Formats: sequence, structure tokens, C-alpha cells
Amino acid sequence: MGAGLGWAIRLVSAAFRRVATQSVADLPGGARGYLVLVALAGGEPPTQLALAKQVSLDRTVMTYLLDDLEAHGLVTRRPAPRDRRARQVLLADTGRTRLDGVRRSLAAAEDRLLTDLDAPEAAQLRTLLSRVARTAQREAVTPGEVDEADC
Amino acid sequence: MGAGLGWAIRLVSAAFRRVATQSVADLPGGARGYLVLVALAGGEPPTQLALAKQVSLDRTVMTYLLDDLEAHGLVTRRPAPRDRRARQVLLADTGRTRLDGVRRSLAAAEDRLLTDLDAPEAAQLRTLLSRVARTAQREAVTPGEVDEADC
DNA sequence: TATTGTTATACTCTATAACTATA
DNA sequence: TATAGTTATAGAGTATAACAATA
Repeated sequence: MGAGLGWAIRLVSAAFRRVATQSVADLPGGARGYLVLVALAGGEPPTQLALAKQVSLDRTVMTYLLDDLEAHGLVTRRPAPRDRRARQVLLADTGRTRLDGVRRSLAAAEDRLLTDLDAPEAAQLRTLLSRVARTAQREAVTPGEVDEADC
Repeated sequence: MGAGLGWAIRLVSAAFRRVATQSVADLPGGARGYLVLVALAGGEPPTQLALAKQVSLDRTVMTYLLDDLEAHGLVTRRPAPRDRRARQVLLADTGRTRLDGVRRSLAAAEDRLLTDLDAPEAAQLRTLLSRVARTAQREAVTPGEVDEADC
């Protein structure tokens, strides 16, 4: 029988969402702002549309989100060199600093969640969850599922 | 370092939410309707207010939700015998049948999620997750956190 | 005066569709 | 004609507060 698994997943993910929400609370755009900063931290500066696709957001909400992030000096926008219709988004130094802070906060929160597990148990949980996650990833990926839990 | 755990939790809970949402899709009120039916399935018929507290919903949304469930014949309302201000909520036979169906669907979905794990691994995951869940439960319980994931 | 349930109002999000400027 | 980004409009969902009946 599968009874209990849903309960456990629900509680754990709710707890994770709780601490994660705290970690990104000060960030413009909250969890979404964090996802955008993460996406910007690696690789070439994407256009807004590429960025929107990457984090599964509508391009219209990406506009609002970037307005917010830019107003707080975390990202900058500039015309794309190849296509003057598009704009490239860059992670500002302030943004990188903030991102690092949130990452540390999230890592600490995760560790706090696993407080009652010893090292081998925690490792085992990570391994099993990762495998289930990979299973889940293979299935139909419905786009646009972003909420506070997505940190 | 805690990197990766958040990712795994996020994907697993997103996958669970996906299948769970399907399981409760036909139910009036979706995930919330399911939570209400579960709460009604055991114990004495509660008043609307008690029910609202039990599932962490506002009493105003409980009104809408019960209107919907009652219109579909899944629950009934009657004046509370002791307090004529209050109304008792009862699970109708149709409601119990529907509840059983959703429960079976959810259990099947959970099993599908763990398809790549063998029996001891699945059991281990359940155990570890449950322990983490208990840890999480001890921490501050912010009320009113109900969404599609809460199935 | 406080409480249960209901209804009305306002506010926040999100989605859709127009609009501009480039291609 | 199609695309990147922006802006405007409409809708769903939620929260707040006012209301009627009873305690």
C-alpha cells in the first residue's frame, strides 16, 4: 500500500517551501527572482525570451520580474548585439552577491531539515530522492509549474 | 553541502503534485475538496468552523467549498443539535464512494512514482521521509498553507 | 457582546490580447 | 509576415470586512 508516502512528501515539501520562502523573502520576485538569478549565474547572457523559457515563465511576467530585479540593481538589461528587437539580461555584481547569500541560506535550511538523520542516512535519502526525481523528470514535463516551492 | 536536495525535493513534490492533481481533478474543489472529505471520513460530524480549522482553511472559503460539494451531493449540511448558529457537515454515501476512488487513484500514483526503486529501497525512502516529516512537523506550523500539493 | 455562517467588496495574480519596434 | 518586448484589459482566486442569526 502506498498510504503515508503522500503525507510524508507533502509535509517535507511544505517544510522545505517554508524555509525556502524565508530564504528568498527579501529577494525581488521571491522564488522566481531566485530562479532567474540562478539561470543568469552560468553561461552566456540570455535574451528575455530565452530566460523565460528556461525558467518556465510567460514572457509577460518576465517583463515585470526583470523590471523589479533591475530596479533593485540585481540585473541589467542591454540591447542584444545581433538582434535589436531583443534584450540581453546580465547578472549585476549586487545580484551575484545576493544570489550567493540566498544559496548559503538555502543550504543551511536544507541541513536543518535533515537534522535528525545521521550522515549515512542523509546521503541515502539524497540518493533515493534523486533517483525518484529522475523518474519523475522523464514523465511528461508540464511547463509553467512554478510556485514558492521551486527554489 | 546541501546542494541537490532542494532540487530533488522540488522535482519529487512537483511530480507528486502533478499526479495528485489528476487524481482529484474531477472532485469539486480539487485538492481542498479531497482534504475536506478525508476530514469528514473519520470521527464525529464537525461544524463548518471546526472543519475549517482542521484543514487550515478560512471559514469564508469553507462556505464556498461546501456549497460546491453539497451541490454535487458529496456532503450534506444540517443544523447542529447543540448550537443553532452552527451547521454540522456530514459525508454523504456518494462522497464516501468518491473518496475511496480518489484514495485508490492516489495510492496507485504513489506506487508509479517509486517504480524504479525495489521494495527495500522504497521502504527505506518511506522511513527516512517520514522521519524528516516528523522533524518538519515539530517546527512552527504556519496555518493556511494549502495548495494543489496537499493531497 | 461574542460567535457561526453567509455575503459583498477589494486586492492580487495570472492569462490574454493588443501594441511598438525591429527582422 | 513573424518575432521580442511592453503595456492594457479581463478573469480567477483570495482576503477583508460587513451582515444576519443565535449564543
